[in-house]
Amino acid sequence: MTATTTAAVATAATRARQRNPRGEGDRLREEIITAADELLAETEDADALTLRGVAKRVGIAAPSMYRHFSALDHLKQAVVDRAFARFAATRDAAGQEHTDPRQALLARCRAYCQFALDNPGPYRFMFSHQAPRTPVEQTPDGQPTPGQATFAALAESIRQCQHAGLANRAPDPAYLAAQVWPTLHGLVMLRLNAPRFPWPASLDEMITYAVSQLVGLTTNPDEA
Amino acid sequence: MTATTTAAVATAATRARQRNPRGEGDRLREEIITAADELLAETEDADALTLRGVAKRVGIAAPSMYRHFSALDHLKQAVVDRAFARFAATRDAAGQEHTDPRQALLARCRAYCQFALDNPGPYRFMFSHQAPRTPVEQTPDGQPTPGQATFAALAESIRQCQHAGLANRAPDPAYLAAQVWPTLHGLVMLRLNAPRFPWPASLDEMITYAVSQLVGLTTNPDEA
DNA sequence: TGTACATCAGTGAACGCGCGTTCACTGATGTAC
DNA sequence: TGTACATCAGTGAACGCGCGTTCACTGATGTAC
Repeated sequence: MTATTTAAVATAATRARQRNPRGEGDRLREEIITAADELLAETEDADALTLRGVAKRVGIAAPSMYRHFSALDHLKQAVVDRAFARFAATRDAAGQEHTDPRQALLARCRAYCQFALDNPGPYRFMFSHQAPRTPVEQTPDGQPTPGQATFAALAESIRQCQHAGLANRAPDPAYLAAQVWPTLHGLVMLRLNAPRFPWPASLDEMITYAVSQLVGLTTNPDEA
Repeated sequence: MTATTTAAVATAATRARQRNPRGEGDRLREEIITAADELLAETEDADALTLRGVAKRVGIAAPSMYRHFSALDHLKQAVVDRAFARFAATRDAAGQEHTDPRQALLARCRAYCQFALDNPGPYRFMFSHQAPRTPVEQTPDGQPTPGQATFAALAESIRQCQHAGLANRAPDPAYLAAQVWPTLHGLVMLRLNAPRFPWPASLDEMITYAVSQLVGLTTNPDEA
């Protein structure tokens, strides 16, 4: 390969960039978040999310970041927020594919885990202590977070199972959701971080068992 | 304060050190692991485990590390191994305090979570993908790991509940242990990483519920 | 229609910092003769 | 009993690297007169 054209030098990592037209400088902000997201997805390591690393991937000088993010943490928060929106949409879509409340609940849970397996970098970062704020946590100003909505959706999915007489009524839906969520988190984190552990069954099988037991689903809906 | 004695200059972070006697250079190896352990406990951040940082805390020059650890990962592995030994001892001790198999199982599980809450830095690091090898994983050479022994101890604790007719017999103990462990991991990791989430109950209460449901304990042993 | 000017979207060079790693060394101490 | 020597337990200075952050700047473009 001969490098006759200088424009062709740009690689995927450092694209040739054209400055945005006047008044549309905010486009760069979106490009930066996208680049950070990709970096996190590829490296699976939140430590790779550096100001200079992201700038290089976008194809801008490092100081150009400061026009859009006054601190690295603000960029990280934006990355978490965007990833969480994708995550929530995936789960909601999966739940809505089923009319049977049990199937809907299990589909939600499977979608939760599948997202984590498919996006280990973003998932790990979202729920790590390195994230500026985990999406489910209360903000200092008391604003509702996107995570609270999806947590409520999980609780609602459980409530519908109870309402249809397909699950135990004993603990209330919010309590059960607070049990199911950590179980899914644990199952998926250990699959990601200890892949060489001799797991006795497939992840899907273990999700079905755990959720069924925790919520007290009446019969195994896999047979349906 | 007047600095009349130079020896008094040494702080907790950078102690005055006397070189080890001839033939006992290996003592430094233990000091290094201890310092790394303390650093991890205090900062709660595996990124603080740097060669220079540990050397500074021990009170030695950075290159002195190389006599004992040819790479930073070897030090990290030693830290994980030592922390895991403490962790396993804590759980075994907790389980042996009870004769009732249900109480013994629940005590083990509570001890698991309590260790994590008390040692967030080491716990997070042990089960993170940053650890050179998670203690429960198979080694490439097929050697048994300390984690396999404690996993087996959890399975045995469950088996005794089944044997005494206090738990469902259906899934075998190893399968149930592989369900209980990730649930505990998830419960405790989210408590650590999302402390501002509005948890509906105490951790102990949620452990009892989750383990009881997953293993199918016959009655609530908290009443005993 | 022409031109001066303000605004906008970025840049290039430089700063000090901590990092892992290398190299040649120092100085105490046990041991062989 | 004295001394030369080998070994051991470290050290000090230096390397190049990537990091976040700062500063004064450049050059294109819309707008007011």
